[in-house]
Amino acid sequence: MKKEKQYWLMKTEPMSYSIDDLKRDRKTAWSGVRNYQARNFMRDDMQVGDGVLFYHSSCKEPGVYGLARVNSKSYPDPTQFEKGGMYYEPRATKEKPMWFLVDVAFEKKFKEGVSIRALREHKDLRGLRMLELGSRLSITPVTQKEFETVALLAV
DNA sequence: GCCAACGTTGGC
DNA sequence: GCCAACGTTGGC
Repeated sequence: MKKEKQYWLMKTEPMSYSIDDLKRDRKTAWSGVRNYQARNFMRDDMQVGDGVLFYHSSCKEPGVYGLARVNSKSYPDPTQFEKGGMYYEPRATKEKPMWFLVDVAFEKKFKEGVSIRALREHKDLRGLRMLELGSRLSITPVTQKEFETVALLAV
Protein backbone atom coordinates (compact mmCIF):
# COMPACT_ATOMS: atom_id res chain seq x y z
CA MET A 1 0.00 0.00 0.00
CA LYS A 2 1.44 3.25 -1.08
CA LYS A 3 1.16 6.13 1.30
CA GLU A 4 0.23 9.59 0.20
CA LYS A 5 2.88 11.97 -0.91
CA GLN A 6 4.65 13.55 2.03
CA TYR A 7 6.71 16.69 2.44
CA TRP A 8 9.99 17.42 4.17
CA LEU A 9 12.38 20.17 5.03
CA MET A 10 16.03 19.22 4.65
CA LYS A 11 18.79 21.39 6.05
CA THR A 12 22.24 21.73 4.65
CA GLU A 13 25.11 24.13 5.06
CA PRO A 14 25.63 25.74 1.67
CA MET A 15 29.38 25.77 2.29
CA SER A 16 29.33 22.00 2.13
CA TYR A 17 26.39 21.39 -0.23
CA SER A 18 24.12 24.08 -1.65
CA ILE A 19 21.12 24.26 -3.95
CA ASP A 20 23.56 25.28 -6.70
CA ASP A 21 25.49 22.07 -6.15
CA LEU A 22 22.27 20.10 -6.41
CA LYS A 23 21.28 21.96 -9.55
CA ARG A 24 24.62 21.09 -11.11
CA ASP A 25 24.51 17.45 -9.98
CA ARG A 26 20.81 16.99 -10.77
CA LYS A 27 20.67 14.54 -7.88
CA THR A 28 22.71 13.52 -4.91
CA ALA A 29 22.89 10.89 -2.18
CA TRP A 30 22.00 12.59 1.11
CA SER A 31 24.95 11.10 2.96
CA GLY A 32 26.41 11.97 6.32
CA VAL A 33 23.26 12.21 8.42
CA ARG A 34 24.17 10.92 11.88
CA ASN A 35 21.04 11.54 13.87
CA TYR A 36 18.59 8.77 14.63
CA GLN A 37 15.42 10.74 14.12
CA ALA A 38 16.56 12.11 10.79
CA ARG A 39 17.72 8.64 9.77
CA ASN A 40 14.37 7.15 10.68
CA PHE A 41 12.56 9.68 8.54
CA MET A 42 14.69 8.70 5.56
CA ARG A 43 14.69 4.97 6.26
CA ASP A 44 11.09 4.47 7.31
CA ASP A 45 8.94 7.27 5.98
CA MET A 46 10.32 8.78 2.80
CA GLN A 47 9.00 7.64 -0.53
CA VAL A 48 10.00 8.38 -4.09
CA GLY A 49 8.33 11.58 -5.18
CA ASP A 50 8.04 13.22 -1.76
CA GLY A 51 8.49 17.00 -1.84
CA VAL A 52 11.52 18.63 -0.21
CA LEU A 53 12.07 22.20 0.93
CA PHE A 54 15.80 22.78 0.52
CA TYR A 55 17.07 24.83 3.46
CA HIS A 56 20.42 26.58 3.89
CA SER A 57 21.66 26.88 7.47
CA SER A 58 24.73 28.43 9.12
CA CYS A 59 25.12 31.04 6.45
CA LYS A 60 24.59 34.74 5.92
CA GLU A 61 20.89 34.51 5.12
CA PRO A 62 19.46 31.22 6.37
CA GLY A 63 16.31 30.12 4.61
CA VAL A 64 14.65 27.92 2.01
CA TYR A 65 16.40 28.26 -1.33
CA GLY A 66 14.63 25.79 -3.55
CA LEU A 67 12.64 22.64 -4.03
CA ALA A 68 13.76 19.07 -4.48
CA ARG A 69 12.19 15.65 -4.40
CA VAL A 70 12.98 12.28 -2.93
CA ASN A 71 14.38 10.22 -5.77
CA SER A 72 15.05 6.77 -4.32
CA LYS A 73 14.07 4.38 -1.61
CA SER A 74 16.35 4.37 1.39
CA TYR A 75 19.57 2.39 1.29
CA PRO A 76 22.68 2.16 3.50
CA ASP A 77 24.82 5.29 3.59
CA PRO A 78 28.10 4.18 1.99
CA THR A 79 30.12 6.77 3.92
CA GLN A 80 29.63 4.76 7.13
CA PHE A 81 32.00 2.12 5.71
CA GLU A 82 34.75 4.52 4.66
CA LYS A 83 37.55 3.94 7.14
CA GLY A 84 39.24 7.19 8.02
CA GLY A 85 36.45 9.16 6.43
CA MET A 86 34.56 11.84 8.23
CA TYR A 87 31.42 9.72 8.50
CA TYR A 88 33.00 6.37 9.28
CA GLU A 89 30.96 4.27 11.71
CA PRO A 90 32.98 1.47 13.28
CA ARG A 91 29.88 -0.20 14.72
CA ALA A 92 28.28 -0.65 11.31
CA THR A 93 28.68 -3.74 9.13
CA LYS A 94 27.46 -4.42 5.62
CA GLU A 95 25.04 -6.95 7.08
CA LYS A 96 23.89 -4.54 9.77
CA PRO A 97 24.28 -0.98 8.57
CA MET A 98 23.44 1.77 11.03
CA TRP A 99 22.85 4.71 8.72
CA PHE A 100 20.53 5.06 5.77
CA LEU A 101 19.90 7.72 3.19
CA VAL A 102 17.85 8.55 0.12
CA ASP A 103 18.73 10.23 -3.13
CA VAL A 104 17.44 13.76 -3.57
CA ALA A 105 16.79 15.27 -7.00
CA PHE A 106 16.85 18.91 -8.01
CA GLU A 107 13.54 20.50 -8.83
CA LYS A 108 13.86 24.25 -8.63
CA LYS A 109 16.05 27.03 -7.33
CA PHE A 110 14.37 30.15 -6.00
CA LYS A 111 15.69 33.45 -7.34
CA GLU A 112 15.45 34.76 -3.83
CA GLY A 113 15.22 32.44 -0.90
CA VAL A 114 12.54 32.55 1.75
CA SER A 115 14.49 33.70 4.78
CA ILE A 116 14.03 32.26 8.23
CA ARG A 117 12.73 35.69 9.20
CA ALA A 118 10.00 35.44 6.56
CA LEU A 119 9.19 31.91 7.69
CA ARG A 120 8.79 33.08 11.27
CA GLU A 121 6.58 35.96 10.26
CA HIS A 122 4.07 33.93 8.27
CA LYS A 123 1.15 32.80 10.37
CA ASP A 124 0.56 29.62 8.37
CA LEU A 125 4.10 28.51 9.14
CA ARG A 126 3.94 28.74 12.93
CA GLY A 127 3.86 24.96 13.12
CA LEU A 128 7.14 24.46 11.30
CA ARG A 129 9.21 22.20 13.44
CA MET A 130 12.48 23.68 12.38
CA LEU A 131 11.41 27.04 13.80
CA GLU A 132 11.08 25.67 17.29
CA LEU A 133 13.61 26.95 19.75
CA GLY A 134 16.70 24.83 19.70
CA SER A 135 15.49 22.62 16.90
CA ARG A 136 18.54 21.03 15.38
CA LEU A 137 16.98 18.20 13.48
CA SER A 138 18.29 18.32 9.92
CA ILE A 139 15.23 16.62 8.44
CA THR A 140 11.72 17.51 9.57
CA PRO A 141 8.30 16.69 8.16
CA VAL A 142 6.19 19.58 6.88
CA THR A 143 2.55 19.57 5.86
CA GLN A 144 1.39 19.98 2.29
CA LYS A 145 -0.03 23.35 3.27
CA GLU A 146 3.29 24.49 4.70
CA PHE A 147 5.14 23.23 1.66
CA GLU A 148 2.84 25.13 -0.67
CA THR A 149 2.92 28.26 1.47
CA VAL A 150 6.70 28.39 1.29
CA ALA A 151 6.67 27.68 -2.43
CA LEU A 152 4.26 30.58 -2.95
CA LEU A 153 6.35 32.95 -0.83
CA ALA A 154 9.37 32.23 -2.98
CA VAL A 155 10.31 34.32 -5.96
C1' DG B 1 18.86 3.39 33.78
C1' DC B 2 20.48 7.80 35.53
C1' DC B 3 22.77 11.92 34.58
C1' DA B 4 26.98 14.84 34.12
C1' DA B 5 30.15 15.94 30.75
C1' DC B 6 31.06 16.69 26.29
C1' DG B 7 30.77 17.95 21.38
C1' DT B 8 27.81 19.97 17.92
C1' DT B 9 24.41 22.89 15.90
C1' DG B 10 22.88 27.14 14.15
C1' DG B 11 20.71 31.76 14.68
C1' DC B 12 22.23 35.97 15.93
C1' DG C 1 32.59 34.53 17.67
C1' DC C 2 29.01 33.79 21.24
C1' DC C 3 26.23 30.85 23.58
C1' DA C 4 21.86 28.33 24.45
C1' DA C 5 19.88 24.15 23.36
C1' DC C 6 20.35 19.76 22.04
C1' DG C 7 21.90 14.61 21.30
C1' DT C 8 25.21 11.22 22.59
C1' DT C 9 28.39 8.98 25.50
C1' DG C 10 30.03 6.51 29.33
C1' DG C 11 30.86 5.90 34.33
C1' DC C 12 28.45 4.43 38.05
